Amino acid sequence: MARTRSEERRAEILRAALEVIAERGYRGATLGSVAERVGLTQQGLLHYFPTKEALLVAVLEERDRWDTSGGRDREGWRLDLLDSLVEYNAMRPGIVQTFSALLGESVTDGHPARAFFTERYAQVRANMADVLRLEFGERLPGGLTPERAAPLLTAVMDGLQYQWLLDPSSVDMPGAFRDFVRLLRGDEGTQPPPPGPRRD
Amino acid sequence: MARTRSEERRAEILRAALEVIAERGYRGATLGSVAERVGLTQQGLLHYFPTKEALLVAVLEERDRWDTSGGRDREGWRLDLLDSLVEYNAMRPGIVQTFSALLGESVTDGHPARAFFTERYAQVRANMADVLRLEFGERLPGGLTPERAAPLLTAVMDGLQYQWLLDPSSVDMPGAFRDFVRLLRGDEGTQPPPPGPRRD
DNA sequence: CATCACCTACCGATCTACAGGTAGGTGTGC
DNA sequence: GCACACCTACCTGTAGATCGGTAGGTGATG
Repeated sequence: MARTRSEERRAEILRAALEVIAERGYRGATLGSVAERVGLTQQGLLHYFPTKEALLVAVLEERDRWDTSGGRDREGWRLDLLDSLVEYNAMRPGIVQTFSALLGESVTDGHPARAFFTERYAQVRANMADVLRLEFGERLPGGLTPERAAPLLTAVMDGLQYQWLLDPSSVDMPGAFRDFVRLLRGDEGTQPPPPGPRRD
Repeated sequence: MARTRSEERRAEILRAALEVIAERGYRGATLGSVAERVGLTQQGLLHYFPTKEALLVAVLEERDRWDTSGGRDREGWRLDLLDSLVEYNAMRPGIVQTFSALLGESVTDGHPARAFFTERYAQVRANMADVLRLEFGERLPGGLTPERAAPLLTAVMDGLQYQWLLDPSSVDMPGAFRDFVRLLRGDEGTQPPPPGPRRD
């Protein structure tokens, strides 16, 4: 039972860390403020995670575990799952904000999350290429291949997140994402796009 | 002459600040390290910019001045200018890194650059819509309007920058950007895309 | 032309505030 | 009685900012 309690604590701490990082980034986050949020002292926190960096790594690993298991069954995503992922994200600004802040920081020198993101993006691009191939085959509009389109798909998701975080009221993230998918689909049509699920 | 010297100093400081922010972000940057780079003490630096935040604001304002004058003549950009902007950026990782780092930080609470970016993106989207309308008229592939496509264009530029900064060798930023433009153009063709300028 | 008032461009010392991390406990449950 | 889950006390480093100078220049005035 104590062990369970301990694991609970760790989970609480990770959740709190996620929040604090969302609010202030990794560099701006302090162990003290994370600890406070779960009713510990800073040193009590260090009992669970020996350094600040270890805490960050744990947060990243959890994220990895999450979206390796969550939507990505066995053999990758499908496009409509991506779609619902974006909608899911749109309801969880906290998580989006955490990872957008971390991504931004990670491009600076010697940032502890840099390797994580570098590897992650290589993998995400590969996944995206698979998704696209599954959905559209080898040839996409503009003469693109799945491999050429994958970085674009990835970029759109990230870029939209920043715009949305900065000003949620002026960017309809899921809608915009569907717009992009429509481009990929190559609907040449001029018909007004079908109303997506809950577009308001 | 003394006045000129002073303005030179300020310019030097801004350049140094840009570098340091690229390397460590705003929160990670210290006045001391900026000062050192121009042969001043931290206190000497504060003579020119009274607070750290004032220094950041000056950096942002300079950027604003730069890209309000640089490529955006009279009545906005054209698409091929955007294209060369992306190529220009690809040769200046420092600047890209500075603003990518700042964008990431800016989504955190109370960040001093937040208002700047929020306003800036609204403006950028409007500009992009103009560019698209000028180039493609009212109807784009997928039934999109210029206003609907503008956030996507913006998102692609930013998103690609992050991928490129994390791993320049595996992302051809200008090439990928041209790929996206090809999507917008709606080339339904399967012909291999024309070799863009210096794609290797 | 000399002097006095004032400004600019800094630097040294120092203050305050945290931040991350260590060492060595104490209490509680098994 | 010992392992685990914490805490108190403390150290060290660093960051931004203030204070009070100093050295050099400029400009007006007697």
